[in-house]
Parts: sequence; C-alpha cells; structure tokens
Amino acid sequence: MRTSQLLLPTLREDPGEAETVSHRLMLRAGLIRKVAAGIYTYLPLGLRIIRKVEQIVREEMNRAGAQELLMPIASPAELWKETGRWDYYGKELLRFKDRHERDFCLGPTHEEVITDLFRREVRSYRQLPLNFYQIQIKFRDEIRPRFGLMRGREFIMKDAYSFDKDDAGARLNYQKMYDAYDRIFSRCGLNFRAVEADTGLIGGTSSHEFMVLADTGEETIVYSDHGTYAANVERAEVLPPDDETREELRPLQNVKTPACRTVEEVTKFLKVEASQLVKTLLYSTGKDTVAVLIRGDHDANEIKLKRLLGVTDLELAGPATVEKITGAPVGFAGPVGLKIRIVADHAVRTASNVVVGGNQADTHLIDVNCPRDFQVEQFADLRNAKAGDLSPRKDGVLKTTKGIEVGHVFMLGTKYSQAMNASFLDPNGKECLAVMGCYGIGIGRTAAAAVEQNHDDKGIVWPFPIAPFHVHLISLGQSAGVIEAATGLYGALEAAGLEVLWDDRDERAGVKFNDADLIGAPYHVIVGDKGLAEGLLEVKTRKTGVKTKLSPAGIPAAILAMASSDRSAS
RNA sequence: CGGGGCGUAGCGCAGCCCGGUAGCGCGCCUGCUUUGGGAGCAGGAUGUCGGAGGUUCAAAUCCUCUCGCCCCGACCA
Repeated sequence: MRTSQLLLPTLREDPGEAETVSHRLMLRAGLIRKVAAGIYTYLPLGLRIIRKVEQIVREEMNRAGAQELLMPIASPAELWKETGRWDYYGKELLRFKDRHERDFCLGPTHEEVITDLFRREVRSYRQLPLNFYQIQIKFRDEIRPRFGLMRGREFIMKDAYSFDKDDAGARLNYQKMYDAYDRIFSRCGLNFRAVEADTGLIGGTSSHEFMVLADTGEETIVYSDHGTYAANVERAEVLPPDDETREELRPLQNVKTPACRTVEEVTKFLKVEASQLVKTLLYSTGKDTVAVLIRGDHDANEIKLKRLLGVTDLELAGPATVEKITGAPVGFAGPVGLKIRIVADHAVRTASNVVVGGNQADTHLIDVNCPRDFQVEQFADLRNAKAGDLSPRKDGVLKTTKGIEVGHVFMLGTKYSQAMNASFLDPNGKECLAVMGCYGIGIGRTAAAAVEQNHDDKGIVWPFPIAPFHVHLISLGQSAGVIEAATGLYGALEAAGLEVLWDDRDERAGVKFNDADLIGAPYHVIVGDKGLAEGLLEVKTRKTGVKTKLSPAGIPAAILAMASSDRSAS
C-alpha cells in the first residue's frame, strides 16, 4: 500500500481529548477517529490492526473446535424478558422501538439469542458438545466511556458460547477456551495473566479474566508471590485473621474531633494508625439501610457485600439518610447504639480498642470493643484484598498490579438454559438442560492494550503479528534512482510475503521518519540517494532503533530472518 | 447520576476577569529556494466564537437556559 493512496491522517500534536497513551497514539497515528462519546470509526490503518487481531482469534477458535456464526445486533425484548435481563441489565442496554412500537435492544452480549437458537435447533445429546462464536459489534451504553477503544459504547467483541450435556463436558470446553485464550494473547505479543474473576451481570458459577499487565489498567490484580494464585481484587477472597489475641481492653471514652470526618483526618487528629479505626459505612439496599464496619486501612468490597446481603442494588446512603439514622452528619457514624442491622468484616472482630464515630457531630469514641460496646449480626469477608495479605491458598503473600481486562471466560451452568428451557434428550430419552459457558474477547481493547504495552516516546511499537504493516518503506526524494529502487524493493518485499506500507509522499525526510516511528511498523527500510550511491540501504528495527546497512537484494530475506528471531525470542 | 474542566479556523491554543477591529502556532493553497530526523522566504484561503434566549448603542466577552465533549467516582470485553 502506498501512503499517497491511503487516508492516513497523522497528527503532530496530541489531541486535547485524549490522555491515555493508547488513546492518544491511536488518534495521532491515524488509526481511529471519534464519532461520538465511546463511538469510533476505524480508519484504514486501524481496521488492518483490528483484522489482524480478529484473524488470530478466528484461527484459535476454529482450532479449539468452535464454529463461527453471526448473530444480529438488534434483538427483540421478548428474549431478554425470558431471562429477566430486560429489567436487570439496566440503562446499559440501549433500547428502542421499531415502527410497530415493538421493543428492541442493541445486543450488549448474546446469551439470549444463542440460547434461543440452541433450543430451536438442537434436540439430541448426539449433537453435543457445541461451541459457537462470532466476531461482531456490541453496544453497551456505558456510564462513562473513556480512553478511546479501551472502553467504548460500541465495540467489536468475539463472543463464544458452549453447550454441553453435563458439567464435566462444560469444564472441558471451558478449559479449551482458556487454553485458546492463552494462545491468542501470546500470539498477539502481549504480557498478560489469567486471574480469577467475578461473574458480574453475565452470571454463572465461575470465571477467569485475562489481564494485560499495564500501569494504566483499570483493574487491580492480586497475586501470590510464591504460588499460582491470582485474582481480580474485587473477587479475591480474604482469609479471616488467624490470630485471635487482643490487647487488654480499655474503658470506652468519648472524644471531641472537630470537623474530622475522613479516616485521614481522624487518624491525624487523634494520632493513631488507620488500622486502629473502624469506619461505619451506611449502605442503602433499596429496601433498607445496613451498617457495614470496615477497618480504617481497608476498602469495602461492594461485590462481596451484595452477595452477603443477597441484593443487586447497593449504594452508599445519602447525607439525609445518614443523619436520620445516626443523628449526626456524614463522617461521624459509629456502631455503638446504632439501631439498624450491622455487618462487619472479619478484621473488625479481632481489633481491640478501636476508634469509631460517635453518632454525634464532631465526636468519636475511642477504646471501643466488640462485643462489649456494640454487637454485629454477622462477620464476613467484606473487604478488598491488599498487598501483604496472606494468599487465600496460603501459598504466599499477595502482591498487587494493574491490568487491562481483554478477555473473560465464564462457566454459566444452566442459568440461561433453564430460564429459556434450552434442553436436549439424553440416551434415556430424558429431557436435560444444556450446561453452558461463554467466552468474550474485546478485539479493539486488545489492540489498545497492545499499544499501552508497546510504545515509546516517539510512538507505537507494534508486535509483529498485529502490526498494520510489517515493513514501512521510506523513499526519500523523488529522483528516478530512488523511485526505481523503491519500486523494486516494494515488489520484492511483497513477493517475500511481507506487508509493506510505502511512504511515497513528496515529504521531507524528518516528516517521514517521524510518521513511521509514530505508526510503529516493526521494520523500516530507507531508500535514499545517499544509500543508493554506496549500494547499501538502511533497515531499522523500530523496537530497538538499531539500523543495519544491507544490499537491496538481501533486504527481504534479512527482514524475514529478523522477524522470525524476534518472534521466537519474545 | 454526583464532583471538576472544556467548547473560538482542519488540529493545538490565546482573547473572556475589565463588552467596541477575532488572533497565534501547526496544517492547507500558490511561487521560488531547500531536501537523510517535523525546512526557509514571499503571497493566499479558511470562523454561524457549540446552540437558543436575554442585558446593552454594541456581546466570543456579562446573565439565563440548553447541547456536546473530557477528567475523577458507582459498570464492564
């Protein structure tokens, strides 16, 4: 492809709308353009990258025995009402009516549609197992789209759905997908890790997320320093403290803490550690308000809390509710004398002589002890794991890192097959529910994650397998010799099976070099009069910046050799 | 939805506080020179100042309302 025939609008300056590396570079390199918040056009070069990732995904899905199909973007409300997700999914589900006033939505995921297909078309255990996948545009009306392709409202996803006759089969399919994901992200040249995860809105019995490790990731991962345990922090179990010994209990006292509301303010004012403080969080469940006690140096985990309380909606109570229940403004709530249901994290049980809110403005209580001064209905694991905690498998101590979730595999069990009566006949003629799994990969997010992980101050450094082009051919000047040599090389490189972007514009060398660095093809070949005069042309490896002088005829073979050694090294 | 910020030429921004001619850099067009890391000179084009109301002799600037976008929190591939 010649740049003179390609829409490749690179930007010299950082666009004002982008802050994240991948978002900024993808805009600057002319890969994407925004149409509306979280909605993007893939420009020709950007689409090539998307297609590369899709192709790797497709090959590995096919290899794992999944079959490709394509479901519609729009689906009727009836299917969603069958599983209850028409209501449960909330505002993220973009709804609309057709001309006959029938309710439809844009598919945020396709369990309903595929399960409907299954129940219509599959009758017998002989047809199982089955695994279907598609690569298709999804729409989720995200609360806050951000970071370009990282979290769009419209995005390209590979989603797969497996159907098995029993749990053992489902586990096998799950494992196959897990292994396929491992290969996919390895082939994309990413540094990633599979972690245990929460199942969220999709539901089901267990799941793993595939996380690309990057400081800019939105997810926090905890992993054992000496073992194999790794989990999303929202999922990671925290073991109850094994040391039950407590300090000698001192008598409770009332202290004035003027305008000290936050943990930080209170600990600073009273000169105590955050771990000596217990915060009292009031959560509204929609039905009632529950007090949740968490140690001052810990963070509440709302997913664990929802599970304990058996609710799906949960939010911190507003100032009015807090005042009504505690009689004090926000910041001074405490468990002593509180008349509502109280649950607490395990760590609160073994803490002694703690500081809590006094349920009175500018007042805290110190040397408070449970159960002497207040009672808790239930102790449970309600906090986020943090660095330094014991691994739940007791195979080491937890460390934390940031990650970008690029893939997620779920064991669904019979959640959807039951709701939609997707059954088959077993050898005895008995009707059985299909055991399902579902498996997603964010295609655009994978590309964006690759940029987060592979860039420098000049631009993107694409991993070879998903690079939009393998070779960026840069011709300098418009002399007959240069044009002839570049034309010859272009043909020779393509004949060698390499994808070549030839910058044939009448631009100055600096402009071309800078654009090439920005776009980030793995290898750059520079054709100029200077090189031609000595019969040697420069080949630059984008990642290392190393330039090698080679005779033109030897360049295609040399690049193929470099590519294969780079790939085996990584 | 809560909090913070922004909307002025294709892009990045200044001007707004203190009302009076719409400006800078990059890009774009023409010409000459230049040509291996974002060229120089000369000339040129480009704006419903996000939109609607209002105040005023006069509004990019002040007021009200509205729309869009970005960033921080509650959701997820």
